Amino acid sequence: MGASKSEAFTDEQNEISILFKALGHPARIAIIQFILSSKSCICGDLVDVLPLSQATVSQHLKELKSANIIQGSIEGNSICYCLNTNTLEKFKSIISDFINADNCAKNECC
Amino acid sequence: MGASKSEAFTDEQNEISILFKALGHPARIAIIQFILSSKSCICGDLVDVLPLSQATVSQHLKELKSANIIQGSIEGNSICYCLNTNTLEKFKSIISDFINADNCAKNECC
DNA sequence: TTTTATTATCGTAATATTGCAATATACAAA
DNA sequence: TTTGTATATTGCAATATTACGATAATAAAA
Repeated sequence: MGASKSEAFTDEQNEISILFKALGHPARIAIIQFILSSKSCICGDLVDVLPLSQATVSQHLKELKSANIIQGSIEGNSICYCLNTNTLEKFKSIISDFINADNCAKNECC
Repeated sequence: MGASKSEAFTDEQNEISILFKALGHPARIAIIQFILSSKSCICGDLVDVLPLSQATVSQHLKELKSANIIQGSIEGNSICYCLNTNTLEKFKSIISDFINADNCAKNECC
């Protein structure tokens, strides 16, 4: 054993966890921060800025892309990556649901 | 190689990614949802509800606890787990920062 | 104290993730 | 077409995560 038993959970639980997992690595947080802070958002810059090889950066970008957290469009012989606002809003809504449904205070159990 | 190069990133990047990573598993999302939906929040119920062994559930609870997403207090010979509202608010603030700083529209690059 | 009930930890096997060199691919310019 | 530049993919080694049975630890009840 060792594989995540994803088939034993609901689609919603899997989808939410995939979103969070995609941001569960410091390199991918650094990528998000760099995209936010830079005026352009071309991958070449990332390779210069991050302490990782070009192959590894490309792999992290792929993971962010497959979770729909970033999206890219071709620009000449480089790729422009930007954040996907819809996915960020989904994060916000998931967290808000958690906060709104929080029942700790009314149970006085912690 | 294969270890995450966490020493190569900032403390903030590591801290944020640890938070997200903790929610990056369907079982841990299921635990959060169950705590939110139940009137009490005792671990014993979780073992009955989740498709995982007691040992595995305990391990997931430990991870959520070490990320400060849940907190527990002893209640007889069981433990009462509740969400940590401060950490949830931290999530919300991180996501809000991402959304507020989003520069995609003004760059018109995607 | 002994028993019962509940959660935590240990040890181990299986799978997943991370990172990078090497290579492939794509496109623009000469 | 060839060359230069940039990103993606492949293959592999090292580390991390996941899961669970067995066992330990803790505390209430008998």
